[in-house]
Amino acid sequence: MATQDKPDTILATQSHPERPNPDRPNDERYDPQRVEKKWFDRWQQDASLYAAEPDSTKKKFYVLEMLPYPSGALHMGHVRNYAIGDALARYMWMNGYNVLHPMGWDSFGLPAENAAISNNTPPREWTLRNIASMKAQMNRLGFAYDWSREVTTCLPEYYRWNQWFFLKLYEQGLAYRKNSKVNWCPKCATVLANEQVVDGCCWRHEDTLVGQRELEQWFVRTTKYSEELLRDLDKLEHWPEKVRTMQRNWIGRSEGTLVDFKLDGNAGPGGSTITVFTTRVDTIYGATSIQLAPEHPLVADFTRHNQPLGAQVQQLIAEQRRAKEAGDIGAIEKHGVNTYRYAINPFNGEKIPIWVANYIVMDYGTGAIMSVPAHDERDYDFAKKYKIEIRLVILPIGDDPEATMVEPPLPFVEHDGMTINSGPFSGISSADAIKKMSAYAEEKGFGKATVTYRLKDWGISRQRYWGTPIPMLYCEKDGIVPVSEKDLPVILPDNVDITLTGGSPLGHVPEFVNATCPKCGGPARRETDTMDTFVDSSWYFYRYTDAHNDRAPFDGKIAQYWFPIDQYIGGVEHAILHLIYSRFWTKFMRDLGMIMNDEPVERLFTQGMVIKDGAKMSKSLGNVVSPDEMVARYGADAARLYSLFAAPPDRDLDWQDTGIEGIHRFLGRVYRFFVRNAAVASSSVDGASSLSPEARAIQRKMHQTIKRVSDDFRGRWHFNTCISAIMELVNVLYGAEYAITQGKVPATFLAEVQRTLVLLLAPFAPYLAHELWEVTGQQGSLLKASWPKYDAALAKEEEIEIPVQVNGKLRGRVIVPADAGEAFVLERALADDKVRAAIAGKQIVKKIHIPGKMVNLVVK
RNA sequence: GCCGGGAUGGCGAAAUUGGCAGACGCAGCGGACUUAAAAUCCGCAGGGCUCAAAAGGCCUGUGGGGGUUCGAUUCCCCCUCCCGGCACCA
Repeated sequence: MATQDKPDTILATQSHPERPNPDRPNDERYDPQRVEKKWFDRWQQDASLYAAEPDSTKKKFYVLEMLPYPSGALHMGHVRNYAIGDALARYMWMNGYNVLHPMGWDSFGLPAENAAISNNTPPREWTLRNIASMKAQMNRLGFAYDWSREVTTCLPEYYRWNQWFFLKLYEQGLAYRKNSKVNWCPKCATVLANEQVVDGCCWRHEDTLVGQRELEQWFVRTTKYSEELLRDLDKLEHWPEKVRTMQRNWIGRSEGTLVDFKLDGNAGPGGSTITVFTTRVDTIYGATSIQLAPEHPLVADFTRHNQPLGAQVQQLIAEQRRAKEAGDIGAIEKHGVNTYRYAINPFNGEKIPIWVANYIVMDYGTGAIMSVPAHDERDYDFAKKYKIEIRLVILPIGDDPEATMVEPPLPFVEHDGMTINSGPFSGISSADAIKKMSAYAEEKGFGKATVTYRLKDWGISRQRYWGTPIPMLYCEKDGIVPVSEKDLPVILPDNVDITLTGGSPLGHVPEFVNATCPKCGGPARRETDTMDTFVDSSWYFYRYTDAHNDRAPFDGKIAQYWFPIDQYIGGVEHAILHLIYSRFWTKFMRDLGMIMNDEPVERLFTQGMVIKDGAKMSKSLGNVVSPDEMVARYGADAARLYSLFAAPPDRDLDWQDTGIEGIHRFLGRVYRFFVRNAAVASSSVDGASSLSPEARAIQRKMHQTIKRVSDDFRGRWHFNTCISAIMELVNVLYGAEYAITQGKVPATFLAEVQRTLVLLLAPFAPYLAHELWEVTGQQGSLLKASWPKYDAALAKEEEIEIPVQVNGKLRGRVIVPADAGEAFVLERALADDKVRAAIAGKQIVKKIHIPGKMVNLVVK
């Protein structure tokens, strides 16, 4: 602990035998409901309180919390998330920034449909009702949102721009149709979302296995930006390393080589070559088989006239799918079937057998590999099982190349070996071989160096009702035709029976489906799928900057003023999907010329979960803490303050009911101090130019507290220690209360301390802070009050305590003037009784003095 | 398997650049006020040993083991466990 944090010696040594003073009543109870109701009413009446407008004379600050899904009620995770954002917004306001702090609703999605089915309530009604009640909860909690910019994604004023963007994507060739698999419940005869598939079965028919169906669906070409999405992660230095790593893994860049193996014998419709992707082309002379994914197109050629082989392949496919659904794809045993067909290794002309194996997946690389058992663990297991040749072509390089070029234990998978048995490429390093062999393949026309990504294009079609209609038409004559921009929005109809079976719910609404082709004027059929809700959240934060624009999603110039988002705050569960789609959308809008920035979010903060009794809050565990109940019992300030105090914001917070009681007590303590000393602070007896020692001690503590709270806001966001620091200041004030009643603390100074305390508390506990601001006779909103200034000279201690160690062990402490020189400190240290005892009879070999920190005497 | 984050009193945690480990709070204990309780206020408090008791003194302590240093919760090496993400990725 730093010396400046020591309780002041003057206050600590002062004893107060007469306390508590019976003259001072202690029943000025803090009633949060009364205080909060008063300010709630005032804030509700002033809609412009938190309104933001671009202002070129002020530095802007865009602080944003991830918008919630309107499930019906806030949970503690929301409260924590918004308490962090709100504290930051208020702090920035007080520091003179032009703050944008909006809120909205991610209000399309499946739960509304589920609720519609179980409660017989239309999704729209259910959703809007939830929004109303959650908005009321947010207001009760006192969050400072600019509601004039509220965005509700399920309303046409918003989703029409989803449709507009979709047309732009289509124009740019970034939206396209392709066959893709969907979950299909045979009993419902309808498509299921992934969330509706439980243990491989339908959520409503627990005994019915969900099947797969091929459907034509819309895709967005996110892969156009694979490289940029990866590269720009390096620019996001204010993002958590964890999130950047997760995105890097998700994008999954991998450098390798494509090599064509010619098929030996007759070619079918699947073609005459097998292209494999490998990161280890240096091992190609060790390839002893080709392995295809069961769904590889060539496999169909091989099985067309070979029923038994076809049946075996079907089994492999079924296995893969089951394993994937169980989420344990690595656990299935490697096996496969020999097709008794052969391919020719273009490097050495060798004929090697083609197998179909269950460990090859179609959606990575090319769905075909060259199998090199000597240098790949999986290939090794497979070759062992089926007695396929294992041929060593890489040797390890040891410290002494001559002596250590011995056969390694197999499989030898290191990347830093040297080639052998590799024709003209023998005797060079793996890295060198990869370069030379890729170049050779390219020169000869049977391969090339390439880069593959794990990131795939984004399938956005949902066969669901409650989402943005995809603005496309199918005309018998003109084929796929986009809806004209002037015909937007394509309105999502109400009163759709979503319990009907077979395909998308909108398909059962003739007045929706039947339309006119804008090209030929003939009849056309509307697309009945809706968009993934991640489309809604990919660009919503741009809409906040210009929320009522009815000619464009937003005005680029206005967005330019506010962007990038200075601080984005949300749960880590959105680290991948939402945050990649948002980054993609920003790059897409930039290339459309709508905005200038490459990245939407400058700083990202992912807060921890709120847990209780060691587990995530959930109804089934019965450990849910309701924000409403906490607000009713202790007030909004206490609920907010506790969620900031109990743990640093990036860590999980273990909710303890007794903890919030402690916060409630603290707020009461602050309140009582103000009420009790209101008369003193407002009296005008003083004008003393120098403060009494007691007042000086308070002043020091006050400035030390300003520094600690400000530093933690700017730097680490450890609000828990901000609040601890404020508590310490309050404790010091309580310790000084006797001195205050004795008139040793000038009234003007006491008033200054009180104002400072209110300002420090304002970002965390706005209700109480506003009440006390008024109690101390101040006017106006605290958002317009200036954050207190730290004065280093006033914070400085006059005397400090220096610990004295002997051989690194604490033996004594000496009190010296803060600016004492080394000679003086050492002299005092050596004069200390305990230190003298510890060094008696020994020889001092070294004296270490760290100014202001400590003394260490090394003795022998 | 790979990547990221953790492990500190009975509990949540603090120690910001290598410098007094446990600030602040909860729970606990003692006291004041009270007929009593609640509320409030003051104080004690890592563990162990010593001492009749208190004061004091001594030893020990940040998941485990090693290292660097006058000095390590902090830096380096090895290991264990917990949480999160990705994964037959070729």
